[in-house]
Amino acid sequence: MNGEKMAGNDYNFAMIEKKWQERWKEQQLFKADDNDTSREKFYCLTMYPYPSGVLHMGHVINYTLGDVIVRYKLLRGYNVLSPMGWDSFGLPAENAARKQAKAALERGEEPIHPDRFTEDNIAHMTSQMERAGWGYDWSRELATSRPNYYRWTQWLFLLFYQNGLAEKKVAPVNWCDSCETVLANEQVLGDGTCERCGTVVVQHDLNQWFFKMSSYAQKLLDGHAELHGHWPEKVIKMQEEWIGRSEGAKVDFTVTETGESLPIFTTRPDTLWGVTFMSLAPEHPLIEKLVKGTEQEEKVLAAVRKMRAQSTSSRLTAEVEKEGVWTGFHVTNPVNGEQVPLWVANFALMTYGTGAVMSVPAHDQRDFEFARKYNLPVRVVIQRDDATLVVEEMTEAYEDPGAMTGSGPFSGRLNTEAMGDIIKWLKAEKHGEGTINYKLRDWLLSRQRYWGAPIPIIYCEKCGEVPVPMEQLPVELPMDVEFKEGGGNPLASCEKFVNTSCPQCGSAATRETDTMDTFVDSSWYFLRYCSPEFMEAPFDPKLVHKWMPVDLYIGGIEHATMHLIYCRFFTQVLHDLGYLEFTEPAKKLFCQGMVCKTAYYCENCKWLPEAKVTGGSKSEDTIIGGICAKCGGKVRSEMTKISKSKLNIVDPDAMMDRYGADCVRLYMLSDAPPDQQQVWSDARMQGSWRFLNRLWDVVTGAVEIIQGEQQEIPDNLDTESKALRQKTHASILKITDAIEGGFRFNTAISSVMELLNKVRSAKAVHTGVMREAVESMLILMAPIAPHFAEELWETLGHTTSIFQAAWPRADKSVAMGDEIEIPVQVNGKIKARLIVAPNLSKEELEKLALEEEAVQAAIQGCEIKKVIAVPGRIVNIAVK
RNA sequence: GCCGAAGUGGCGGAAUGGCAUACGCGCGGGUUUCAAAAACCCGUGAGGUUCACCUCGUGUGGGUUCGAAUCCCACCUUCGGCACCA
Repeated sequence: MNGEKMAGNDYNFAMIEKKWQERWKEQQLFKADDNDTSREKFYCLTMYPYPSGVLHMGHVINYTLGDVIVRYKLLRGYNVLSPMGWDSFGLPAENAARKQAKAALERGEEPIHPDRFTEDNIAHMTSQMERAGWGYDWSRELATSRPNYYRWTQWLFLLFYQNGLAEKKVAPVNWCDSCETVLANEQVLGDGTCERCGTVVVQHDLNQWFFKMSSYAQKLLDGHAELHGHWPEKVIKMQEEWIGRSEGAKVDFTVTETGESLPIFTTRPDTLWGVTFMSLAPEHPLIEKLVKGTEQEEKVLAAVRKMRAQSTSSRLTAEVEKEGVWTGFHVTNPVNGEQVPLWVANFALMTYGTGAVMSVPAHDQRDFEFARKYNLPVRVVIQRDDATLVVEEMTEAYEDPGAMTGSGPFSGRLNTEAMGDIIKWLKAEKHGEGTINYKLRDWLLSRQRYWGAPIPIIYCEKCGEVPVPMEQLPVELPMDVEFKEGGGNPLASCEKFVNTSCPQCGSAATRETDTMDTFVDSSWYFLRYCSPEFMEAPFDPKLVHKWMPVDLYIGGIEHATMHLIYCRFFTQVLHDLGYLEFTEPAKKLFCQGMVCKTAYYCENCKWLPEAKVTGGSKSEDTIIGGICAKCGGKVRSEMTKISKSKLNIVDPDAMMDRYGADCVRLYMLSDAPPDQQQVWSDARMQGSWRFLNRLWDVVTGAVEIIQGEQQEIPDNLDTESKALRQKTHASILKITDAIEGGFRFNTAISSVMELLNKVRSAKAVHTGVMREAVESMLILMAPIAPHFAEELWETLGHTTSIFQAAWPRADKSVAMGDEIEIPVQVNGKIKARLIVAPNLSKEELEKLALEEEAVQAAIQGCEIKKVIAVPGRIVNIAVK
C-alpha cells in the first residue's frame, strides 16, 4: 500500500487517513454553528474551483493552506465557517458537449449534457477533496449552475437593473472568435488575447448588457483604505492601476465649421495654449457625421476602416507607428479662439475620456511624433529654466515643469503651480471644468453561450425591455437543447425557451438568450454560504450579519483585477442598496504562490515530459544536459509553473497514493513561505516523509513511558529535563508567532523538527516533561498533518479528537531558560562567549566580559573607547 | 519606458540592527547487511593553517552605526505588474 520505497514499519497512512475522515464526518467537526454566540466567529474562505474533473497542484496548495488555518482556528477556540462550492457554469462543459455531439449522434446517443458533465465532475472532485483531508461544512455546499443558486444570481441582476446599475447599450466590445462570445475588459490580457483561450480578441460594436461599474470607480479606490495592511499591497496596486484615476479638466472645443461641441479630457490644461491640432479616435461617432457628403469622405473613411481593423492589441502597444488622417474640418480652441485642424489618429482611444484628444506636440511625446510625421506645427508654451526650447531643434516633447509662455493670463507662471488657477479660470470663463477620469469601464456581463445563468429579461413589441418578475425566477435553462460545433448559442435556437409572453401586457414576446458571465456568479457566492437554504432572498440578513465579512480569503493573485474587483463592486452596491452593513467582502486576503517544477524543452519537439529526456545528469530534481528521446536534440530546462501545456504536471492523487495526504500537505508548507513560489521536488517530498516517520517512532516509543499515571512537573528538574522543557515552551512561542505573523508554516515546521531532534537526543527525562513535549508536538502538527496527529493522540490515550484540545500555552519564563550564551565582541569580532542568567544587568555583563581571558588578550595595549552591553543579547567593546 | 518585489552555501530557505547559513534536501564518511534499500550516527560556506587557530564571506560599489544580510544612496541581475490612458 505504501509504495515500494517505504520500509515495512512505516506508518500506515491509508488506513489512518480513512479512519479519521470518517470520524470527522460523524462528529461534524467542520459544521459551522449559526447559533453559537459563545465563541468568536472565523470565516475562512478559499476561492471555489471550476469543476474541471480533477484537482491540480494549484488547488492543493490553496486548499491545504485554508484547511491548516481552519484547523488552527478550531484549536484556538473559534466557531469556524469553512465552506466549499463550485464555480460550475462556464465554457468547458458546453464545449465538451459540442465536441462530442457529432460522434454521439452517429452512435445514436445523446451527447453528455453540460449539467451531467458538471455534476459528475463535482462528485469526483468532492471525493478527492475528502481524501486530502480538507475540512468543509458540506451542508453549505453550493454550485452556481444549480437553479436554486442561479435563481438568486438572476434576482441580483434584477436588483441592479431596477436601480439603474444594469443596462443594455451599444458599445465597442471585445469578441473572442474561439469562445464565440464577447468578453469583459478584465478578461482581455495586456497583449490583447482572451484570458481563457489565448485567441486574439477583435472589437465590434454590439448591443450588450453592462453593469455600471465605472460609476463605482471612486468607491472602489476609497475602499482600499480599509484594505491596506490586510490585503497584499501588490493586489491593491494592480487594482489602482486598473481603475486608473487621473485628475484633469474637461474643456469644450467646438467644430469650427458646424459649431458642434467637442469636449476633451486633459490632465495638462496648462498646455491648452500649445494645442496645434485635435485627434479623434477612429471609433468616434462624429467622424462619419462630419465627413458625410464631403469630397474627403471616401479617403477619411478608408483610413478609419484601416485603423479600426488593427486589433485592440496592436493599437495598444507603443511600437505601432502613429497613423492618422485629416477630416477636412477644424476645431476652435476656447482659450484663445484659434482654429486648428481636426484629425483622426490611431493612438486615440474611444474608451478613454471623450474619445477626443487635444494635441500639444511640444509637450506630449505621442503628439510630437504624430506632428513630425504629418508636418503639423509645434508650439512651445512651457519653457525649461536651464535652457531655451527651440521648436526646430526639439527631438522629443518637453514634458517636465517650466514657466508658461504665450498662455494668455497665465504667461510667466510656473505650470505646476498655476494648474489649480487654470481650472478655476476655465470654469469662470465657461470653457470647461475640473474633472476626474478613470480607466475602469462598465462590466460587460452578457455572453452568447448556453451554460450560464440566463439574463432574466423579456422583449415585448409593445412594452419593450421587460424584466422577469422576481417571483417568476428562476428563468431555467432548458435541458433539451441541441449542441453542435460552431452552432452558436443553443438557447437562441430553442423556441420553447425563446418564445414567451410579456409579463406586463401578456402579448407574445421573446426572451433574452444571452447568459451571464460566470464572474457574476462568483461575485456573491460568499454571501450565499452564510444561508445556503434561504428561500426568500439571496441571503438571510441575520446570518450574513453573523458571518460576514470573510475574515480570511485565500486564492490566486491572477484574480486581482477580475474576481477581486467584481466581488468588491457587488459588495459595495449591495451595501449602498441597504442589503449589507459592510462595504468590503474580505478583511484579509492571502495570495498563495505558484507551484513550479522543472520543465524540458526541445527545439524540434517543443515541451517534453521528464520521461522523454534521456542522458545528462540529475542534479537535485533537474536533468542537466539531457537529450530528447524523440529526436536526439538538445534539451533545455526551465523552472516554471506547473501546467499541462509544459508537461511538468504533478498528479496530486498519485502523490497521495504514495505518501498519504498528510505528507503531501506537510510538504506543500515545508519549503517556503506560502506566498512565495513553491518548487516541487520529489527528493524533498522524501524529507517530509522521513520526518513524519521519525515523529511517529518517537511518539509510539514514548507511549509506554508516559502512559502511566500522569506526573506533575516538579520545580527541581534535572538539567536535561529542564532543557527539554525550555525547548518545548520556546517552540510553542515560536510556532504560534510564525503562524500569527503571516502564516510562515515553513519556519513553524522547522521549529517542530528542532523540538523533535531534542526529544530524540534526550536520554532520561522526567516523564511529565516528555509527555508535555510529545503532546505539544502533536497539537502543533495537528493543523498540518491532521490524521497523523489524531491517530497518535488516540494512541496516547485520549478519547476525544485532538481538535477539541486547546492550542498549547507557553510559559515565557520557562521558554527563556535559566542561562543564556552572550557573545562578546571586540570591534565587532567575537572573542568570547559568556554563559549568564538571561536577566543579568548591563553593568554586570560589562564587568564579566572585560574579565574574560580571551577578551583581555584581544584588547591588550588598546584604548577602550566604548563598551556596549545589551542584556540578553551581546557585548561589544570598541577599542583603538 | 514606468512602478513594485527579490538577490544569502551545491539546492529550498532561516535570521529584519546584535552569534550569518536554523530546519530540510543533496553530498561525504561510518554503523547495520551476503548485498542493496531503508534506518541510525558523524561531518559538510570558502581559503589558509602551527588544525581546541586565523582570514574572508549575504549581487556590486559607497555610506550611517560600537555593530549591517537587515537602514540609506548609486548601480547590476532576475521576476512580476502596467504601458500611446491624453
